[in-house]
Amino acid sequence: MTGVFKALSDPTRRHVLELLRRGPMTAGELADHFPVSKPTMSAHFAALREADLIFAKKDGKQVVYSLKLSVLEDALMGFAQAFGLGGKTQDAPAETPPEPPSDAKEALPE
Amino acid sequence: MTGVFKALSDPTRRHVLELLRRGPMTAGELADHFPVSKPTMSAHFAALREADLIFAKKDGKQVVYSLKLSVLEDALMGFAQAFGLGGKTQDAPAETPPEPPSDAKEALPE
DNA sequence: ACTTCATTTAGATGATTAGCTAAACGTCGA
DNA sequence: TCGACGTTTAGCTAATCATCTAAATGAAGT
Repeated sequence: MTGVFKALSDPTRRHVLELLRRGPMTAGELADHFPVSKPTMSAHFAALREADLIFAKKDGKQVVYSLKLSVLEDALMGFAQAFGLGGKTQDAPAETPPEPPSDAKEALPE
Repeated sequence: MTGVFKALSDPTRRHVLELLRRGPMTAGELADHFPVSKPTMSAHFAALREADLIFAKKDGKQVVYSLKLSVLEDALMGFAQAFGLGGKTQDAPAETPPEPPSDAKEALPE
């Protein structure tokens, strides 16, 4: 979860995801959209790969990246729903906020 | 937008938001839930304030923090909807992805 | 085999981040 | 005004991050 949000915290990476929404693209095509060096883009791709938000497939000389929409959805929607956001599966209009999990000096998930 | 995702990229800060979901809490109460120093917590509060995700109200000796749910919703849902996620306002099942805004060396929002 | 094109790795730098302790600040109540 | 309490600021450290240039890798094409 932290990995996803960290990946999303960079504008360049968010933009890459948006480009990928239209379909798979090669690393070079993607890089052409940004005023940074290829190695820098490669690092951004790596961050997105590590967050499992994209996946890479080698095709001859090129590397084709594709969006993993389901992972994005799980992270975003999962978190949103914990707050009763997101339209669908909201568990309560939150006037009486959902069962407070007993906590004190609790462990951090992740 | 970047600010929100950056704020969300830290587990401690996400946890603070979740605690705040149940209602306003003082900085001290919140801090009691985490094994870090008060100054460190204060920095986390500042990050959340800067992202406009919480708001602070002084009440005598204490500072009471409240969640700004609407800001969280706008950021999360706004981004999700750009991908056709989120149940409600999806604009297309995305077989033919939405109008690609003509771009090349485009400016990064934020 | 050599060249060329696409991408990644190596290695460096400056900025930012999360964490700490210790000190300062601000607001109450006595 | 003083002391106590809760919070923030100062100043530090170690780690991570975004970026660069230069070089290495890998796969075609000739």
